Amino acid sequence: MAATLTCACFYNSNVAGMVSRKQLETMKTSRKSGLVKNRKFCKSASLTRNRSNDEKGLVEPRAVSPTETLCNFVDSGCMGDALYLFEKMNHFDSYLWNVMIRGLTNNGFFTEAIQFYGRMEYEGVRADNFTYPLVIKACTGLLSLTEGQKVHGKLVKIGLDLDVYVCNSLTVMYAKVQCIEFAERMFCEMTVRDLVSWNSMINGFVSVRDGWSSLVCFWEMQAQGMKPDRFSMISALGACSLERCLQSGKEIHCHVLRCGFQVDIMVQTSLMDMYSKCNRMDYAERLFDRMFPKNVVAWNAMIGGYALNAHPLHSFACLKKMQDADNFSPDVITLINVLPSCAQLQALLEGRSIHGYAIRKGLLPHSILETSLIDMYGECGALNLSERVFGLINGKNLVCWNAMLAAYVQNGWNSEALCLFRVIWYQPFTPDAFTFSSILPTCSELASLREGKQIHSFVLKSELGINTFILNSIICMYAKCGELGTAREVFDRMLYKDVISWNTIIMAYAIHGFGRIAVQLFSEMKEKGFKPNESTFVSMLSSCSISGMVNEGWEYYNSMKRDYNIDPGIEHYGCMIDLLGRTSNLELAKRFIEEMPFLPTARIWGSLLTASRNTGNIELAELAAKHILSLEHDNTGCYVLLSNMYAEAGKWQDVERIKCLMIKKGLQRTKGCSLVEFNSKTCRFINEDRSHAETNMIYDVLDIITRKIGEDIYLHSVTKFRPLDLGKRRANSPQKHSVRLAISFGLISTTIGSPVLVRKNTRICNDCHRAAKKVSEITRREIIVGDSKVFHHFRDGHCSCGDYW
DNA sequence: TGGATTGTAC
Repeated sequence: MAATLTCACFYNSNVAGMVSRKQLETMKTSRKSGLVKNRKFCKSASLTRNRSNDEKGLVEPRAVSPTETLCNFVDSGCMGDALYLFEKMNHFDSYLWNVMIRGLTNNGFFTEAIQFYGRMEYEGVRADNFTYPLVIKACTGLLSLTEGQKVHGKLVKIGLDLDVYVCNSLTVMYAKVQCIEFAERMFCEMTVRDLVSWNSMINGFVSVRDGWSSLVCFWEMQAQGMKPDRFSMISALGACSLERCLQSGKEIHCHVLRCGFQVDIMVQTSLMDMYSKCNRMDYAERLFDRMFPKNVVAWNAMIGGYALNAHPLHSFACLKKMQDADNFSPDVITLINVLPSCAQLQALLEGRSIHGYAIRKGLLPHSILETSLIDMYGECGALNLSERVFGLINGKNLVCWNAMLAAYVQNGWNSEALCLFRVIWYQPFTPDAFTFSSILPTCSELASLREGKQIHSFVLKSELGINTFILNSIICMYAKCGELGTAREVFDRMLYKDVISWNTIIMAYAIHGFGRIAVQLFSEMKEKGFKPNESTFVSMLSSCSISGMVNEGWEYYNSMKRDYNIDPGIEHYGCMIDLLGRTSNLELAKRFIEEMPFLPTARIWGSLLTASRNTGNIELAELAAKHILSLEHDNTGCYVLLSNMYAEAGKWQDVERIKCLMIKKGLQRTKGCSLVEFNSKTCRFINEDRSHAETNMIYDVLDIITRKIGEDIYLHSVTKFRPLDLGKRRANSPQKHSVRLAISFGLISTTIGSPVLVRKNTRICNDCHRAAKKVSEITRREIIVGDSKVFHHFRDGHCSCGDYW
């Protein structure tokens, strides 16, 4: 038969638009290896079945027509056999061609289906109203707008573009290739709309992730007297899931019950999915428990739901139960759904086991699974594994690139992220909102305002120029790069602000120490009808803490529950401890920690440590440090801060002890560096740096500044420090700290009178903070230093942080 | 003669 098949195909290889021998072989191999989507199990065809009965002499052999046999082959997915038979038959009737195109399309051979249609036309068989919906379905499967439009053009020419089946197929095709405007036009211009037309449009909006339009369409359909069916319900529930709209979801659930669709397993799984996306796992569980029998989709929905709702252990338990109780093997979707749980638990071992399972079961390559693996490895800090998976992906799509980019950014691999972003830039697809939102924080981390501005200008020129999600990231980027004014400008010009926009701009003013403006913005936000959320109060409490507005801070803290029914979370407690630290009421701060309804985190103890340092309370600092190190044994910052406190108190033995501990644990102080932008380039300085081209001039300026302020530093320090000890013990002189070199360079490289902006990767030290205040006074220049925590605006000898940071 | 379009989990 193989020989005949080859001959048949070879014979046809001279015909334009036919299925070639090679393609046919691919079909057979694909079927074998399970590569083809929607593959049906290849049951024994009726020819064989009849022969067998005949041989046994049990049943009178029934004559089966070739047409019937062809249909049987197609229905069983045996496309090779179907094609062989087709070539043997007289195929002047469009019916047989339609059967073949249907078979090819339904078995995932979209290109071949379109080619078959081409051959049909070439051989002079007229494609009819049954052919076109199938051909359009093949174009949809290929996600090919070009092929789809070619067919559409032909339909207009032959006048079949009014057929309701054809129009429905075109609506679906346009929506699936993300051309929703074309889909809408198709739908609106239809003279007759049936239930499938409405369903296609409802689901079309879901395809482009526009849940609200889908729901509007769903209600409109009913207003026009069309009764929704299970397809309508499933799509509308998908829309609720997209918009996380529990209210509409519940309404549709009522509809489902009224219409008796609750027994439909697909409707049930759609309901479960909707409830889990709306964060109501309790409802999803109730439906799931009542479902019998359960299928893999239902199990997957639950596993994914638990992961989405941050219940990773439940997700694992559900996976185990699915295998034990129902004897289902995990499929690709199961793995995709459970991987975020591994990430949440930082369970690298489990993540790797899942990866191994996917390889063993032949589930890879699969672009979505590979993307999920990149995410998981990235969140577990195993970037080398993320890179390995990424490197092996064939035909990387934008989502894969975004996942790798996010993995770099999450792990602080900022330079790598920026390099990858530049590669994405030259790919044949356009970066999307996720790409920009991932890369923008990197610009602020690297103090690369130039890069950030370039991205901003690209966004403005593109259709993303009004995208709230990206503009929020841009506001944050400008604020963290020190350009608070530009951040405000972007905020003011935004067409669609959301609560995150307000939280971001309030936080921007907070980190720059402009608490009063943050308060004004908070009132404005409420006046404009935005409801403050948990994050708003993190911004407000941070703002009060940084700007030293203690009473206001208490007022906001108390109003959270009283006026907005928001329970303070651990973040809010952290801000309050910072605030209490300002009042030097350390006992109260300590009691606050003891009485809060959460287990204190290292961040909480860190706030107490900072407060202890500012009041010189070594005993309390030691207690806080002990707690921090029990939670994060490698917290370098904690060691450094404690060591500095010992040094300031002249406890040199303790300084040595901390130093030894750090060596023993293999920890190193973060190397401090300061950055200044000059001529769109970032100049980097380390302590005692002499690498800059203008180094002589920088040191000349530094000498003048040091002479002018030098005595003041030690006059101030004399009671606290012991200059003799300092001279002996401090290896690097604070006078040559990176931040001062950067300030000196900033002073000579910028226009007289303009502010000098310096970014620093670690907290500014007390000496440099005092020096910067003096420099701002004697040079009459504003000096802005953004350190790892806040922005210090030094003006006329004062700092915006009120000397507490 | 017959046949076609819409659907759950990523």
